Amino acid sequence: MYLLCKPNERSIGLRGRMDNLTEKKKAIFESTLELVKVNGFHGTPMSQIAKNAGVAAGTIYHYFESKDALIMELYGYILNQRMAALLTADNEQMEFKERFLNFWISYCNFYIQHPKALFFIEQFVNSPYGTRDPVNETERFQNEFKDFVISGIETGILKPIDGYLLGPLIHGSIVTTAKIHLCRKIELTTNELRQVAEVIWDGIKISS
Amino acid sequence: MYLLCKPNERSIGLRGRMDNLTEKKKAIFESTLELVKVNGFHGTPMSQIAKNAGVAAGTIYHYFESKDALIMELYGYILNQRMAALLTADNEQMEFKERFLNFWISYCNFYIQHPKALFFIEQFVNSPYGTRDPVNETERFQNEFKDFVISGIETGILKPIDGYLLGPLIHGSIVTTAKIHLCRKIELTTNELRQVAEVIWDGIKISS
Amino acid sequence: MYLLCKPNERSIGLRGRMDNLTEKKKAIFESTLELVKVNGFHGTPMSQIAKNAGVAAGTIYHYFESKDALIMELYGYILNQRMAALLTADNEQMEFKERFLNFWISYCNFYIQHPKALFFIEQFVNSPYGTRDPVNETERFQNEFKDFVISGIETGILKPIDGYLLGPLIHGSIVTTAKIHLCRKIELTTNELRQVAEVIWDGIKISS
Amino acid sequence: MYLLCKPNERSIGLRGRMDNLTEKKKAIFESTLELVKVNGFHGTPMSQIAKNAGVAAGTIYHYFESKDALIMELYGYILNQRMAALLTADNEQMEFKERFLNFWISYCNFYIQHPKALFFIEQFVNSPYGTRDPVNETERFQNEFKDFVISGIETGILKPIDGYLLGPLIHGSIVTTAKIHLCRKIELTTNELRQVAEVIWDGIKISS
DNA sequence: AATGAATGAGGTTTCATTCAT
DNA sequence: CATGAATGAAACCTCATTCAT
Repeated sequence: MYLLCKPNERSIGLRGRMDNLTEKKKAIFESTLELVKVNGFHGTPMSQIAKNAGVAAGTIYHYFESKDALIMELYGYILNQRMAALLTADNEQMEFKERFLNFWISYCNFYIQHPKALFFIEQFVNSPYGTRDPVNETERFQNEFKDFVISGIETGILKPIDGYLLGPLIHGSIVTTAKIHLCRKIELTTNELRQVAEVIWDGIKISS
Repeated sequence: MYLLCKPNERSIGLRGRMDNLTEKKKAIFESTLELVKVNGFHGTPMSQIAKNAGVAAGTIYHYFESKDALIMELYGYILNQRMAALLTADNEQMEFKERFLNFWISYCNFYIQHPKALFFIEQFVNSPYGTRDPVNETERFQNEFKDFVISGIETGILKPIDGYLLGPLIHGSIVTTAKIHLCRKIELTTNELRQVAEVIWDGIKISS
Repeated sequence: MYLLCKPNERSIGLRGRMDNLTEKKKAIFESTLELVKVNGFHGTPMSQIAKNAGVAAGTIYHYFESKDALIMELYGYILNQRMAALLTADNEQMEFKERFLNFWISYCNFYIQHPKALFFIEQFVNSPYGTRDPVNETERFQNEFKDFVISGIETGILKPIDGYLLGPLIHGSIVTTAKIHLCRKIELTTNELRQVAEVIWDGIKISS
Repeated sequence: MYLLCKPNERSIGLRGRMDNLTEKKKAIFESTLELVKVNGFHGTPMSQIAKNAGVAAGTIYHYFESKDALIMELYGYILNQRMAALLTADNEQMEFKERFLNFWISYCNFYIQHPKALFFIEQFVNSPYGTRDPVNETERFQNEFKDFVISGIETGILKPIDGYLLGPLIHGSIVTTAKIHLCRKIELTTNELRQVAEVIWDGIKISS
């Protein structure tokens, strides 16, 4: 069993695989990501995205129908990257608790290593764009995570909490922790991340 | 001891007291809040704010220097409202765990009862505005919350986690839960809110 | 009986009376009319219309929703002017043939005296805008003209031709004649206009 | 005597013979014709013309110097087609009136059978392109038609009207009638077309 | 204090045209 | 010959802000 669904099984809703991205499309994505982190969606004109990507303004419109479409596709692009990172880190052989902690830490590390992705996602889901997301961010997480959690509940390891609640709660803890690491001076070591993960674990596991 | 600081003690950084708000200023605030929830900052022009508030476009500029200033002041206005709600709910006489649960639930209820405030805050802190916030949102929470948490750690009730981490984690859990209630079909009763709060509690308390 | 309908009876479809036009709206209309004659719809950017009208580019958008809306309203504005001119010239007391000739000549004179209006109308009806005209130009003419023509047919003065055909045919002759006067060196005197009108008359009357 | 000039005698001004048109050039012409009818000159980008013609955007520029050149050449192409149709229909052996009626009806039928050509021509002559037409449309008609009309006047059959006026008037009646057939519900039979032509004839002939 | 017409900088987007392949 | 990605000037339009009333 995969902790996360395999891409070809449930990747419905992820627009565009990242494999066959042209160099130019990727440059536009990265340029946007960079600028949005600093200036936000509104503060980032297409002209600046173009210049920063090293292409002409009009070129963007060969690859994306509009600024909105660019933002939406970029969101899918980032989710794909995130899923790839998590699939790599996951290990079905691990014992449940260890697998959970490993998952939590990998997830958090992805955001720590891709701060622009984190800030983009957070801006996205908390803006009107978020409501247009075909599969909502938190719901998506919950989908990915559901099977794993359900098996935990069924085997009596986890508290019987509604999956619609448990997924987002865990995701929230990951995002919050990554943000603290990125915004504050506290630099969290992998060991400290593990401690935070264990706090969450203590919260959701059934106390023996 | 106050769980939250008393307004007149630490309200530095909150621009504008809410007591002597003119009717018109309040109307502008509420109009903005309403529109930003649906359309976001960018999608909400001043003209629309004005119309929705029943005033002329120019009038807004008697009360606020600019659109940015309006947004920033509105942020302070909302934080004041939130603080007032929490001060009312808090009860110094309660036993520690109960006081924590009560606090968590009250906080969550504030967001549930003021969805526009929740979405405004979340948009605000995840946008470039957020970085201009003199006292950052999560930090603010942590400030408000610090004394209470510290006493919990000192008396051996809570795990010795860095307050810079614990505050945001708890706040994150509250926000996430409120969002789920507001966005999803699951309607959480006070009882269910309590269960979520207890999950958090189980995470942060020292297991006996 | 009016040769043309009285404005308040059948003016449905005429968007906006011209009476209460602000000075600025009128300036925008006249500016557009002037520029469209020389450069066509496509060759006339809003910026030029604005400059030529002595207003800022944005000002146009207080009065018109879009460039298309401006063109459509301008069309209505011109039709109103034309109708006013024809109502003034018409005289119910005249004998049928004389009234027809008088009408034909007045109509032609309107175009000769308002060449910008003529070229605007001709461009309009022969462009995709034309199909959006709620009441088509030729149909409109036919409506205006119908009662008069019908009475001519009923009293045995005119050939029994379908009104859908007769109206446009006459209108076409008027437009063509006005264009020749405006584009070519032949300057047609009122007397010569009358001769052309009589050719048309000879065509449609029942030969005794 | 030809009613219309023979192509090789007076076809000066018609850019591009239609005989040796490559398949590709013809495809571009037809594609343009089709799109301009629906969207107008402005609403028809080169990219769309290319796609609709089944060629690449750049390919058009092997055949035409610019969009303007394409439009201008297409105009000549259509006029050639029209002339060919009229030459086929004309019959020098006919008696004058019959020949006129035959001509009028053939002309009208060409437009009815080639609605895209009609709308293109009408758009063309009523746009800034029209003024660039080396031989103006109405003037061209008058040239084609002149000899025939002059002989009619000289033999006392037609009223002595200036040819600059008579030609356009007749052409206007043809265009108007064809448009009514195409745009309105009245479907005119050949017989009815003949009736309209006779109205025109009654107008221009000398009444006995 | 209140208005809202007017401004114009600057945003998004289109599209005729070019050119390396 | 043919392609179509790339260009960038210029179009349309928005909207924060001002100011005469």
